[in-house]
Amino acid sequence: MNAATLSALAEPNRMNIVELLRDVGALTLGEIAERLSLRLPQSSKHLRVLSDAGLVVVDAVANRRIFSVQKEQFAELDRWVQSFLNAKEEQFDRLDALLCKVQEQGNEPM
Amino acid sequence: MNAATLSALAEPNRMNIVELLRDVGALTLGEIAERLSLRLPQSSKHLRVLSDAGLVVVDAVANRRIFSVQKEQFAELDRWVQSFLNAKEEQFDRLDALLCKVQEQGNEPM
DNA sequence: TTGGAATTTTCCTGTAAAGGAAATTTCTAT
DNA sequence: ATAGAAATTTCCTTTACAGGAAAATTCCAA
Repeated sequence: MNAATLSALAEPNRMNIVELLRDVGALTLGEIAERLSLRLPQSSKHLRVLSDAGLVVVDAVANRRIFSVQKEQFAELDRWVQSFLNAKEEQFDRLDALLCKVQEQGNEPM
Repeated sequence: MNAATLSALAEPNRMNIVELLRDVGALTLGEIAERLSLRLPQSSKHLRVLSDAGLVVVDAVANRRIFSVQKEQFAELDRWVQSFLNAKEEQFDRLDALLCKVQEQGNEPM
């Protein structure tokens, strides 16, 4: 997984943007800015970051830019996140090893 | 989903740390620093961020701090990411609406 | 071709955060 | 009690980036 994808999503306004697009489908920049009470320049910059990260796609129709979520990028992110769920046993499997080592060293004086 | 979780993972070194813990199980701070060629203070700070975000758990054994991945937080992240996969149709479902609207307005002159 | 709407770019400023280095704390063993 | 390992804290510097404001594009309609 690349850091750009994660950091794009880590910014609160951008998180709101992708959630909005997820919920209502596709929107123009102006609609996004209005619904989230953001200014246009900031919205434009945020959308640029999101599209650079491949998280949204743009469709240019005349003056307008229509944005929507790009599922494939979320699918890739999902694979990465899931790799942590399928990981080996839970914590402390290493704690045993440490405790064994301590015992081996011999620690009679308590 | 909270921004802290995402921004914790967005930093390259921290991403390496959680991947390391995912792959080998649990490690002490010193082991993490050594395996990733990081300095101890930086490693300590990064692990603090990760544990504040609930992505790793710490187990204090004497001098040592043993870290391991906290699956539940990744599970929660996974639920959020998946909500984008289950979202409505793909892009451009809104484009249709726009085109219809344009038609309604009547645009004979081409 | 002039006007206006939609979007982007530029420039500036403030702030959050990461890395380096040194000092400090915490715990163990002798 | 002291030395030494493991980890943390502090302070400093630098950099990345988000927001504000104004100017500049881009495109369509009359």
